Amino acid sequence: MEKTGSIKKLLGNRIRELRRETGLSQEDFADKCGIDRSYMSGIERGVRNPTLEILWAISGGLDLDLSHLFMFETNTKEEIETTPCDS
Amino acid sequence: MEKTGSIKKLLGNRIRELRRETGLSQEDFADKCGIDRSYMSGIERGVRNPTLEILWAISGGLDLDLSHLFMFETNTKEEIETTPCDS
DNA sequence: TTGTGACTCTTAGTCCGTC
DNA sequence: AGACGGACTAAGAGTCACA
Repeated sequence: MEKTGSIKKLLGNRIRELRRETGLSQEDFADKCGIDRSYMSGIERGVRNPTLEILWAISGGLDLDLSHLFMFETNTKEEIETTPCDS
Repeated sequence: MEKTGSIKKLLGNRIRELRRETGLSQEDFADKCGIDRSYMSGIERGVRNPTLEILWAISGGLDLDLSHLFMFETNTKEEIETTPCDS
């Protein structure tokens, strides 16, 4: 529980996870998003509080819709692509 | 097109739309989210660039998951509650 | 009931490093 | 390859009076 205790950590972990799926290093990924590497490090560690435009840049770097960044509960990629609706 | 031209306006419009569905005034809604009315006004108009924690507070005020704030293409509420999966 | 400009204070965000 | 710090500039947080 206490997942609402740190939305920053929650998002940071999700971003890190998604970045690793791309195979990029933190630095290369930050560069692709157009933001500073040390700042990206802080975001992934959950110590930064990024703005909407930064989040937008990150979602762009991941080639994902912004809403997908915030799907913490699921495995994201799998859930998006399989859409398990048949029960 | 050019929807990526202003993510702030896009989100602001979505928040305003979602707030109006709740029947709350800007002031009452801002109060529920724990932020200032004039600040909320700026967000809805797309002139502010809110941080993750502000967005988190807004999603809480709407009783929605953060990811739902960013579902711009759909009618949101309807899509969420009916989950049209059978086809 | 909301938009808006102006304002102070804090922090987002960059750039330089070291470990 | 990534954590982490210092110093810095730009911009957001938060509030007010007034349209």
